[in-house]
Amino acid sequence: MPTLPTAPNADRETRASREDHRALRLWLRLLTCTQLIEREVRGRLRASFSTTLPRFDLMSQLERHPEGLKMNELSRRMMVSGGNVTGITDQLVREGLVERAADADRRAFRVRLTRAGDKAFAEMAREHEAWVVELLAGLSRAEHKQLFDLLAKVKRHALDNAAAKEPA
Amino acid sequence: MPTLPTAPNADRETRASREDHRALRLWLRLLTCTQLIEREVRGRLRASFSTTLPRFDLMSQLERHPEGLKMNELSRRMMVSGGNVTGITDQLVREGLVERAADADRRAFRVRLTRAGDKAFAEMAREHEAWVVELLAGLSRAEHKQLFDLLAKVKRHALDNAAAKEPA
DNA sequence: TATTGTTATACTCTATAACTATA
DNA sequence: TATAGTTATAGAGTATAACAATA
Repeated sequence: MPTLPTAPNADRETRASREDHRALRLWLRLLTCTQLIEREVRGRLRASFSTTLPRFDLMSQLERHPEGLKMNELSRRMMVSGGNVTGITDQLVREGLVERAADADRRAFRVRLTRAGDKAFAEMAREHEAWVVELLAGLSRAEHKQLFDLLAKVKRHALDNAAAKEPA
Repeated sequence: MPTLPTAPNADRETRASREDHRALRLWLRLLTCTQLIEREVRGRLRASFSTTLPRFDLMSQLERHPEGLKMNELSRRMMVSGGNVTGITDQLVREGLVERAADADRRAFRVRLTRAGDKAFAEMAREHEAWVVELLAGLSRAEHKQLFDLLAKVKRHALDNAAAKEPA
């Protein structure tokens, strides 16, 4: 079917289709970039510290909250289900890096880094940052900022979207 | 230790430390954005089509190559190990969406979409694109392009980095 | 009744290494 | 010998749902 007569909305459709593919390509690139970096970081965390990204993430959350976080707060911040947080926390407790401290609400407790955990995390975080700096070194300082700001918009939109889905 | 005398390189270190945190925050934001979108897409693929992202990804690769792809090509493009590709391909073959066609090299074959697979993928791809457009609608057209270009740099740098590690 | 957290279960994806068959 | 692909194994991560204890 070559050269069809141009229907009234053909132009709009063509444009829409192009928009679609642009968004799709953008998404695929975003995914690729993240996977490339994530894979590298995972591998190095395993090789250098025998740990994993979720474990690192959990400890990182605790490091920002020395007073401790409740399980459901961890779950929300890590965007993972409660059962998962229990499992990861159990591991870290067994290794003496994290502890469950009593809370006023006796159903709950506060998960905190132990002193050993704090020390271990500091080491990991230092190296981890160096890796990330290296992996993102393809961008200038100004480009870092641009990317950061653009992703802020993406994030806000995605969060609004998610919020709209649980109207409570 | 308050107000230490300023060592010669304190400034540089401070700057470096700030750079580090900037890169780290950028990485965390990149990860969050991807996870937010990925989670949404995974959920919808499961809910609407009872499929998964890797399965969708594999079919998407085949759709771009109607002549078929060899297993190791799929493995490379999907950035996963060979054993994985075998597993995912097996599933799709069982469901009649994909087929292994003979190749001149009798060790290998070409994996292709079946007619049913092609049809199923077209439907999924259409919806999938609509989701992605919606999820990325927080950005203007110009911002899309900016983000796309910035991510190109990130990707190139990450790939160079990866290539440098396997000197072969 | 609702909430906090745990347990149990199951499934997907993943990598690694050993293996078969062609080249 | 090297390559294409499979198989076997093991482990991480995830979600869901049922459950216990407390609010």
